[in-house]
Amino acid sequence: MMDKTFDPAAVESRIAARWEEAEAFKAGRPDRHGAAPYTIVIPPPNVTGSLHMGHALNNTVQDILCRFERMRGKDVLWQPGTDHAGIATQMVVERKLAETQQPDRRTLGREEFLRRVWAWKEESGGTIVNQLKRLGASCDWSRERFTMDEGLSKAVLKVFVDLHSQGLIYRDKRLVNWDPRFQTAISDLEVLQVEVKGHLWHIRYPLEGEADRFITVATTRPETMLGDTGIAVHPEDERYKDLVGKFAILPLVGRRIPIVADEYSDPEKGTGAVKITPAHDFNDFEVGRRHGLKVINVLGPEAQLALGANAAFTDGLQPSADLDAVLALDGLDRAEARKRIVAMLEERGILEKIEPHTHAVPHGDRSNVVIEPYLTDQWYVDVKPLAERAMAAVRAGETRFVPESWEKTYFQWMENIEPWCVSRQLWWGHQIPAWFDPEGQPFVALTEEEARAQAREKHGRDVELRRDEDVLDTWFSSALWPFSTLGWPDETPELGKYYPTTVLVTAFDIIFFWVARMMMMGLHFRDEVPFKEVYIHALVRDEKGAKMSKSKGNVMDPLDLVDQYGADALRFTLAAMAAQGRDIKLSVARVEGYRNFATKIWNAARFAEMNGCARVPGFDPAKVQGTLNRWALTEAATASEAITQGILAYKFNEAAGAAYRFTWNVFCDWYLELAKPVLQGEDGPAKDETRATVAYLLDLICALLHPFMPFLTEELWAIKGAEGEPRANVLALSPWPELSGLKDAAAEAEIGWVVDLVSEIRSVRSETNVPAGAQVPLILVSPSPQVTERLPRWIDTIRRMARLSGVTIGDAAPKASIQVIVRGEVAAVPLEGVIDVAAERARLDKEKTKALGDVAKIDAKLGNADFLARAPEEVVDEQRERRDDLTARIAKMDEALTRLQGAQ
RNA sequence: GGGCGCGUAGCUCAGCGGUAGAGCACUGUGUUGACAUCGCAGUGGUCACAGGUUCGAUCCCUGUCGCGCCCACCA
Repeated sequence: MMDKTFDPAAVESRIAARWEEAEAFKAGRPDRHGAAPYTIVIPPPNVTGSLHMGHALNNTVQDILCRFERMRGKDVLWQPGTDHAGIATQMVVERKLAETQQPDRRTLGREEFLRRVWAWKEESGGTIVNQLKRLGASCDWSRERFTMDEGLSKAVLKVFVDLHSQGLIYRDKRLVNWDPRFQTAISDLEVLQVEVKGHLWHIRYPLEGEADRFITVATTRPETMLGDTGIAVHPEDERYKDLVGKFAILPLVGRRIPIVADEYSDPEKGTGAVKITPAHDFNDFEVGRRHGLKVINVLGPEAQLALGANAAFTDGLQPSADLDAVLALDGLDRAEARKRIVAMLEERGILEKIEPHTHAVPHGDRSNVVIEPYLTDQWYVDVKPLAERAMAAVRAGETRFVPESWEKTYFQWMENIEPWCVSRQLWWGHQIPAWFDPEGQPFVALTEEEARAQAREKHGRDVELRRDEDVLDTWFSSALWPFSTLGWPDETPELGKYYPTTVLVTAFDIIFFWVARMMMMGLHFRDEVPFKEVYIHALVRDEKGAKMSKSKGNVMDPLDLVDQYGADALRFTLAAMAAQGRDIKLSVARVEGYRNFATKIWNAARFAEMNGCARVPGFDPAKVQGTLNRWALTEAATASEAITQGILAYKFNEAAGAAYRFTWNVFCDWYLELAKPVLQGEDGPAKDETRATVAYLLDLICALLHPFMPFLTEELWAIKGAEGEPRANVLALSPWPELSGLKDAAAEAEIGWVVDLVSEIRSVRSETNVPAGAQVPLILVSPSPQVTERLPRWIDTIRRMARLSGVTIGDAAPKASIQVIVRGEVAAVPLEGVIDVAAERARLDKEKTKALGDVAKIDAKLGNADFLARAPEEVVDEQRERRDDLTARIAKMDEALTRLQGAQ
């Protein structure tokens, strides 16, 4: 005997164990020999992370696809794994060290620190994987990978060495985005522009040799003026034309700096004269390069003033009191330095004005501190040629974006792609396979021995080599994920079979970080796109539409929802809300609603159990005779097509909606109700067939819903399996329903009439305040032969469902009666004092008014010659038909109203 | 500055060139043996606004207003 409700907490772990035991999710199962492969690589979550709502959606979608295709007989590989997430993980461990009063990273030293990170990974690395399992993710867990696994690390080194030997990786000294908190370079993508309310300081720079003449520059960063090596004005700017070629004297410092003409200067901005600080601004760097300006770095790695031992800064300067005061600021943090310098300028009366100014300031996406453009040596990938190929592949349709509009985003970024800075001054990550000789010349090789050999070749002797301490950007290894997880660089059977992968499922926020880079690397190293389709799903946002994030404190924990409502309810909610092109604002009420849906299914199964609806081996739906059963199968066929098409088109909301409506509104609300008289009546062939059909349809519902609600359906599958012959398989490996040849129009006409009739009577009873318990008679007025023929079959059901004392046939409606019109036929309920005449009159009036309005609209159309001439014939016919129906209804309502005149 | 998207029922959202839908909420009602995490019935919408295209526009186009996001920009 089944429990009254489905208890997810009790069932989920048991079901998960069953799948594991059956090795249901293993790729390359013997029963899939020769089957078409279907591959998805998981977007690897941070190894030390925990599941958030975005993961829940992302993995629900992947799981729906994988379970669906697995049931459709494919050899499915859902490749799981985790990412080492360089900065994020290193940050977490450093914070932990600080919290527990342990020595910091530098005190511990690289080796010991890395030991601690690995320990932390061992300790917490399983968390997110277990959370994914709780969600029901049907990954092939036996193939789990980690981006710093031996195999994946091997792939990373090979890619680096190969790209280097192909000239696509090079070392360059230029400005990078420097994160002063982590003291590492980061890529353009890791920089977020944040609107900040700041100031615009207008500073007078005296002209050389001309007393009392000056040029005013405006800046948002006065502290960087110490590194100024020029001033730029627009060549066409009349105001400054005569100054071009002259020199200004940098206040406080005394450096002689040239005034140059450069298009970069915008006469509209600031004063039209812009100070040039090549070491601390990307644009200035370019301007400086064009005009041969010096590059003077005045900041250290922590964004503190670094002037003391800085020969470039003091070079050529005359000692002065001002200069001494500036040098006394050495070591100050940039914010403090700004205050002090502004104060000094003010004291000297050369600060012309200060304006409030809002502008975008770059921040590190993880550190959230202001990023400094900083001059360092870093490794770069020349991504331009790789991007060309990656764009061509999408243009050629080798990879298709769903929804298609994301292609635009992809192209826009790819077309403007800049060299990718891949080195990070961190410890946690893949250490770069480069060794430097004493001159600082790098030798890139897979092993130190090879690097040593290269050095020997160059120098003619052995030289001391020092390995590059830097590690690679985390996304460098992620970019290889679709093939590195399959064993590359070895030519494994898996690589041959499962690459290119079928579809990548991800959110749009990592199209650049990840999708684009996988495309580039995949094409370059495998000569094939890494995935044939990219399904970009929504972002799960908070109620205000903001991205959920820990720092904002607006997160909903998917595991809380799983605990409370079950994984199936959460999954179904996400699927039902995953319409394309729109973000999801999740509501708990919705999850609750789908938990109720799970209960509903459960109880339908319980009903089946109570009524002996056991599976019949060899049941063939095509051989079913009963009209009601044939109708249910017709509806099932329609629903299963809609579900299949929905999933295939990545329209999960449509698929989920079709499954929901069929299960609840068709199967439960009508089919089971209509079947009750048979199921609870005398034994016989009709009852046997109905029982078998109920059992069959329940199995069907389980199968159709399994991709969305795997736990509930698998549990029911097992329970129903225990009734008849044991099942050969878990539901997860059972075939996806393909129903054909089951649609029966005659059954639809008959059952549709019953459904409409019962609905109408119910509606009318309710509106005219007939007491719910009252049994009233129904008279079918001059029914058609078809209805007369059907009636005996349905009379009991109609009586029961519409609460009628009896159903009879008559020539005319009684004088005072409620009247309904169903599929063109009239049925009447005599008043007999049970109904509220005024209410019935109101009801008829209301309905008639609406009908008249509809007719008027249709008449307007039909009276329009253009409509008749230009609209498609079937549309015109449809309108005429509707008009006929409506006028017939109105006539019948008029009759009914007339009859009511005589009533009490 | 460049780009993308969104304004549909009280709320969260589907939909769409030809009768405007769901879930939740709300109102009335019901416990007759699957289910009150339920049944039955109902209330509720100038589909942001203004033009245009069209026989016909919530849907397509243009503009306006409002909202969100991405990219670029430390004058």
